[in-house]
Formats: sequence, structure tokens, C-alpha cells
Amino acid sequence: MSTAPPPTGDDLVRVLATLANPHRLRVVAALARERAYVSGLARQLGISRALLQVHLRKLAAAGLVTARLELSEDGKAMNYYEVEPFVLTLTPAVIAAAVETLTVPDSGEQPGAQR
Amino acid sequence: MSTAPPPTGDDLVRVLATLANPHRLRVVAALARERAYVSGLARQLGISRALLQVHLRKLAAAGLVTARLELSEDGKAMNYYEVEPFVLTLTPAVIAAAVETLTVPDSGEQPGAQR
DNA sequence: GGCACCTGCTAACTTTCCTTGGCATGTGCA
DNA sequence: TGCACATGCCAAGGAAAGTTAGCAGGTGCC
Repeated sequence: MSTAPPPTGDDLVRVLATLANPHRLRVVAALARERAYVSGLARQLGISRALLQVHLRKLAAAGLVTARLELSEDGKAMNYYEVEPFVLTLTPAVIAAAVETLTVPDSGEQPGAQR
Repeated sequence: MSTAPPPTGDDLVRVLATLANPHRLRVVAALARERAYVSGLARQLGISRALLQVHLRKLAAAGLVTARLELSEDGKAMNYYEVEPFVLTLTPAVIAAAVETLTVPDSGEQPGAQR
């Protein structure tokens, strides 16, 4: 078994599209140091909570971060996010393998089908 | 030294944004098997030349493919593309390092500056 | 000359993403 | 009760990306 799981074509696109954003990269970088809750992270990054929440949602949808709701000592509900220890190696060969499992949204054809 | 060169934050975003597209992934996959010229590749992928050209341009801008203009035996000018043997490993730590060199278009602050 | 192949560009439309602002809810504490 | 903190959602405008269609140029061959 390798350190990198075989990515589905669609998964690969989703993960790449998710990471292809400066804000989301900063979020991952910040969470790589230590987990944080939404409001605190928003202050730390200097962006609005609404914006951060959208990015966190995408990161979570791609499986790159996870959320855990906790109660602070003073009873506040805090939603702590932490980064998932992913390892993704990108090479032409990996991409060629992933393309085999690519869903085609355009014409809805199946993998291996000829046009 | 690792197999992957240290990516700049901006470079990383550019490469990720470039690869986060089904068509461009297919192009890379096709070129990974063998190099091809524009028209032939367009037919092979079932997309228009104009569309392919835009994607090829982005891939070349990100340094993932290279173009070489050649003359076929019958004198036709053929623009052959081939994939660059890139190796990019993506982990939270790599991202954290790349973020340090991220250009901030929003407020234009310098790397290392505190807020 | 006309057809078939190759190359490139640009304008314009459509779709998607990004971002902001506002609103609603709940808690603890002075 | 009012303030400060936490959570979330939704609507709307602006910016960027994707896609198509059309035009123009070049060569070889029947």
C-alpha cells in the first residue's frame, strides 16, 4: 500500500479545485499548526466569518478538514476544525490513471465509451 | 532534497487551478501516453480546437506541458505538445510552507507581516 | 482552382465562483 | 436587560472561468 490512496477522477478534480484558492490554502496552513474554531480563525486570517464558512464547507466537502462541535468551559458552542493528514502525489501517470474514472458531465457518457 | 521542488504559494495556486479541470486532466493523460499535435488531440478528445487551445495554453503557462513546432514530412506545420514530468506532493505541511510565500492581492501586504 | 489539412486569434455568451451584508439563534456575564 | 461572544443561513452583486462561433493564414495534392 502506498501513502497515497488511488484518487477517483472526480475526487481529484474536487480536491484540486478546492485547494486552488489562496484563502483555502491559508485555512489549511493555519489548521496544520493547530485546530481552531470559526470565529477565531476568521479573526486570525482577517476575513469575514461568512466567507470563511463557505471555504471551510468546501474544504470539508473535499475531505481535507473535519469539524467537531465542542462546548467551551463557559458553555459557548465552539465548532473546532482540524486538518486531515492527507498525502496526495501528483504526476502525469497518476493523472492518467484518475482520468479513467472521470465522470463526463457534458454528454453523460460512460468511461471507455467512444464518441 | 526531495523529488518535489518547493512550490511558491502563487505557483501552487496556479498549478492547482490549472489541473482542477476535467478537460485539462484528459489532456495531460493523453500527452502522458504520447505527444500529440493540436488538431489530432482535439479529435482524440472530442473537443473543438479552440477549446483545446485555451486549455493547452493554461497548461503551458503552468509549466505542465511544453510545445514544439515541427514540420511534418509533407510540409505541414504541426505544433506538438508533450507533458512535463512533474512530481508534486501535496500535504498540509507542504501547503503551510507554500502559504508563507503567498502574494496577497487583497491588501497587498508583504510575507511575514503581522496583522 | 478547389479541397483537405494544419495553425492561430478574437468577440461574445454562459456559467460558475467569490464576496459581502444582513438576519436569526443561543450562551454567559455585569 | 443589554452587551459580547459563539453559531448558522440566504440573497444579491461582481469577478473570473469556460465555451462557442467565426475569421484569417499557410501548405500539399487531385
